[in-house]
Amino acid sequence: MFAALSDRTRLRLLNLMNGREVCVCYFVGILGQSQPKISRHLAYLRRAGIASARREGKWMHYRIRRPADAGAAAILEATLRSFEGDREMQADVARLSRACCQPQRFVTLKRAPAPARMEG
Amino acid sequence: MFAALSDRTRLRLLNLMNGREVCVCYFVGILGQSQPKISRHLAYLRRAGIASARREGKWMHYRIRRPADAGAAAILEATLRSFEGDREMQADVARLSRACCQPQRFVTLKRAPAPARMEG
DNA sequence: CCGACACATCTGTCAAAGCGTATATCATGG
DNA sequence: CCATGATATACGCTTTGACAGATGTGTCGG
Repeated sequence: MFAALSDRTRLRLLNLMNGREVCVCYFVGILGQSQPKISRHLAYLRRAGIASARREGKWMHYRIRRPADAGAAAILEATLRSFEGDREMQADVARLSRACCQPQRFVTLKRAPAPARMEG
Repeated sequence: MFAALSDRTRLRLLNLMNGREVCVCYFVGILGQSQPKISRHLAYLRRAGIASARREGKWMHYRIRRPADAGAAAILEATLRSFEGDREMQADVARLSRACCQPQRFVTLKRAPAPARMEG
């Protein structure tokens, strides 16, 4: 679990997924990194049990998956809370919010699905 | 920081240091691992800013050092709390408590200093 | 001073993980 | 079906970190 959290790119992905379900194409556009790199890190998070994926047509939506172990869940939540004091993390979320309303400015995709809010 | 926490041996060391200041010789005796290995992991924790060392004669005492960043401190505390549900971690602490009263049973050293309680 | 002891660091080896590039899979529209 | 778009995986390379074993550093007692 700590190994999964010990990479900046994966932390940024988790930050974007915090409270939302996000399409892979947004990750690529917002982090400005290659698609295989994003995909590999998402697969890492999935293998670690921290994220889960849902297919919707040709799009994959990722969300955070609370660990079964209570201790691990507490650590993950403390980690997510720590992002509140991180400028880059806040900027990422801001870009996601803007992309949600004006996707063409950030995403080259034709019609990417918008991120959806989730409960806790 | 997460890299520092992503190793079982280092987590066990942090667990033993939780609320105490501990001499290196106890780490070696209780974890049953080689002295260079213990020393390397302690140096790693020190470089990561999670632990600090104090020399007392020929003995080195290690303790947990709260990170300056509030978010990092919260993650570390959640991590330490998660050890309460871990059998091996509890067994380590139990061995430390016993070694504290009967050092000769676990430590080959002549007269190792006892671990000292610390405030928060 | 000089061993002996406690601890730290260096050496080489190996496995794990990061990256970019290329390619495979999967779903959709025509 | 077939081309295309969206995502996943494979490959080769490089870096990092874990380990064992050997050696260096610092302190104490005689």
